[in-house]
Amino acid sequence: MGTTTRKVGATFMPSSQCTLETLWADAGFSPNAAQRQAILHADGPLFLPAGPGSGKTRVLLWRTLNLIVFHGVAPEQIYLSTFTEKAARQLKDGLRALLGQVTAATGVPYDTGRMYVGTVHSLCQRLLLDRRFHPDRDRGTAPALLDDLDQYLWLARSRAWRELLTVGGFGEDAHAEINGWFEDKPEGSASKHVAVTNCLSLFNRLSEECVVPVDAMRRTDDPMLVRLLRVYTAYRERLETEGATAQTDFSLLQQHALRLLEGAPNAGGDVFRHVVIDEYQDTNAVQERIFFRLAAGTRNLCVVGDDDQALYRFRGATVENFVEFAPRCQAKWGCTPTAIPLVTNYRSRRRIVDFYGAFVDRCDWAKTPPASGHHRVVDKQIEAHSTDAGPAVVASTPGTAGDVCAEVAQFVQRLLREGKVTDPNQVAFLYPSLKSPHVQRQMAALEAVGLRVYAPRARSFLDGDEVTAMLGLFTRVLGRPPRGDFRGMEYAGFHDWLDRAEDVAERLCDGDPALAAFVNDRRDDVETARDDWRWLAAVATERGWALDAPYDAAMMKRALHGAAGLSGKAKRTLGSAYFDRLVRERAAVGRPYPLGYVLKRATSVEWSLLDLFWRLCGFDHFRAMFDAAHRPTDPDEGPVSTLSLLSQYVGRFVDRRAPLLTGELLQDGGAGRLFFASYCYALFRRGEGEYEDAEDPFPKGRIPFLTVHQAKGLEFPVVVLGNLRKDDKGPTHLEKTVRPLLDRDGEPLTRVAEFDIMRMFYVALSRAKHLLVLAHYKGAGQRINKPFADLLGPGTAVPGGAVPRIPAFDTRPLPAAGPDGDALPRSYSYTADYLHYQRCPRQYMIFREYDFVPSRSQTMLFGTLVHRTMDDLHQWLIARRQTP
DNA sequence: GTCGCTCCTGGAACC
DNA sequence: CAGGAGCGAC
Repeated sequence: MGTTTRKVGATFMPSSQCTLETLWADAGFSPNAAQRQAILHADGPLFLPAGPGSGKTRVLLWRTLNLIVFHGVAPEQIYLSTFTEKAARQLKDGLRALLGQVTAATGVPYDTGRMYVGTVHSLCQRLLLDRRFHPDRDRGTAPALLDDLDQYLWLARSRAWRELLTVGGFGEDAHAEINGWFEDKPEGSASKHVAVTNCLSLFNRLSEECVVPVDAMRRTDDPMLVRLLRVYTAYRERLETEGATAQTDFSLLQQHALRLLEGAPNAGGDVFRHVVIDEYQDTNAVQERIFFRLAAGTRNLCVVGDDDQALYRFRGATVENFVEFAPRCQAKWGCTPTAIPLVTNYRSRRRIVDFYGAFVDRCDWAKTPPASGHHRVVDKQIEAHSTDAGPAVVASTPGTAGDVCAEVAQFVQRLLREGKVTDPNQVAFLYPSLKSPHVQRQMAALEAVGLRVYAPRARSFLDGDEVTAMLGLFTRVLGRPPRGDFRGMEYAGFHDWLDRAEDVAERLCDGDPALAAFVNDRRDDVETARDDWRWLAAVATERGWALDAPYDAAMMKRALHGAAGLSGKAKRTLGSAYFDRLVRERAAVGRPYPLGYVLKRATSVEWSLLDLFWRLCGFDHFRAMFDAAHRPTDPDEGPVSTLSLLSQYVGRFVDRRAPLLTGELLQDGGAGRLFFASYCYALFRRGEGEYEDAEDPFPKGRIPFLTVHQAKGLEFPVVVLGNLRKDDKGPTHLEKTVRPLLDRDGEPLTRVAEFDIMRMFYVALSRAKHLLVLAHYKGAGQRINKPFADLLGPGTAVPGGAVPRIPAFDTRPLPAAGPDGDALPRSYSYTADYLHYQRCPRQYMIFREYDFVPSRSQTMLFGTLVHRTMDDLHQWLIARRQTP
């Protein structure tokens, strides 16, 4: 028995019995030798090349736990960065759960809330605010962060854009000139949208590469590039200085953090005792500098990654950061990192591992002489943990597009029928790009055999039925912007979409009188607010009161209150005792409300667009979607997932652009213009469909279609690689442009595209757990990449024998996929989850399961409205369930 | 071997 | 909208 005991709850537990070994046993984890070594390694740089399915997340989890619990490292002394929010959340939840167990056993509490676990970007934001890096431990200030849509809108604003172009010496034909340069043509597209997009891709790349514009100008003799560098400089200055607070974009955010670290004397010291970076193959130049800086004091820099899965060159990632990690440590610190390859694949059946191993060997990774070595970490031979050597890779019969799609669709249907997968969402279709025509054809083929698909990115997000219906109803309330006749094709296409949305909404209202009445009422609200503003503004004008002058209740209230035509609602707001008190309080502290604010307040509609969204969800058309998601047999979560995505878009608009629908904003259809002509049009042009950070992005009842990039870090029981072709077009224009501006050499430009294609397919192939299906197109105009042709062709040595074709494939030995996917259990926080659940189980379910954005303004300002809606829905679903 | 027909590609994401 | 490659027909 142990010598010390602590009281924990009602039990007594000897703390000496809490060791890594006992914790592993409790968690059902038995690490292999390499994993154990990586977990236990404490000090000095550590290099962990980790193949697919190697359990690296577990290793990171346990390594961190080991440092905290057994090496006395405080949670806030650990910097742990991952690639996505989802991965970060997994790590955080996992750590919280495990440390909770330790606390239960030993009574020692751990505060994981202060740990630096997150994406590089989120951690950069935290660094900027961290008192430890500021003199006198002040709280720093971080510039406001523009997300990529904001960044686009910011740059595309007419005046700003024109002024920036002037800096580069561009005139009337600026767009054609700029686009021509990007597209390597004498005359490019005249579209402003294209020009803005092109410039942003250049600017962001320059930022990621830490390019200093004046240095770059010296290195190039391309006059266009010099001019664009000037625009870039002006862009950065303007971001920092325009407006009340400094702003920044994703790429520049990292430079802010780096600058802070390089200026803070203690940053390279002991603020962080351990710096751990996951997905290191996808880090870029700024990030590398940040990480080496953070770890400079202790040299406890641990990098984990897989060079074969490097996917993000286009955004400045350099896989050499990882492959050349040892020489860089040598150069910077004069020491060599400990290297521990994690090569056992616990994910995939043996023949899948063999197949992608053979695939990656179809490329010559040796450096061009006289250089020696490889563009790849070569001493990691991936081994399958699975001993199941049954056939696990299957290809379609080589054939025309139609034949292949039909064969694959029937095969998927067969897998479902035979119970090899329990839900369609266990079969993922992966493509290099979802814009390929193969995608539409394959979706049609699946639908033809009665299967449903989920692919929000395949076409413009706005085209989805659920989205069209919802936003169509929005047009009825807000009014739609008029179809202008001066813009190009895309603008016309957008208005065609608006037409469709209006039609759909009209039909819905015709079929549902309650909905029609509700929509009309909201429209009345809008009109009332608009008119109220007009009456009040007229009073102000008449009396000569400026809108930015302080509100003087004694002088102004009576006149405003008496404005002709003013609605009762506005009168009540102006006259309320509560409002009077607010006004007095603000005046008392010397910050009186301006008159304009008071008018806005008095004329605001009582709901936000998000509230509108939620209320509309309560009507039959949308309720049916919630119902479909929860019916016991053949559930379909597709529409609900799309609605959830839409709630996030609407939420973002409300947050950033229109928290309140004020009477002022509603003048002349202004709100409709802002929401549709500005926000939705930007989504439309950009073909947006991001924000898929949902906890479970793959709705039940649907077959997911993903890009390989989206599939990074995920695994599926069955993976269909829907296209074995990706053309090598050589390095992109941007690649060729940026390369001479950099200090490093990097992979040879002639081979960059080839390497990237190999890596992209490698990621795709290694996502499969039980079965990998390859769509083999053949025929006029059809092609598959050489490495695939080699492996699928006759007489080629894939270990285990030739790849079978679908008609000859025996599914009997194929293991059945279990009902759930993710291994790491999620832990729930008491406040966010339990209390929420107690308040309303139904609401909780929707917010938590589908990541809907709750309506904050509503819950804050107007109490129970949303809750009531959700409650109605809940009651209705219960009633529905009871009547079969 | 080579002509003409056919069909595909022309990315992606960090909050 | 253009360039490229596989394929079948010759």
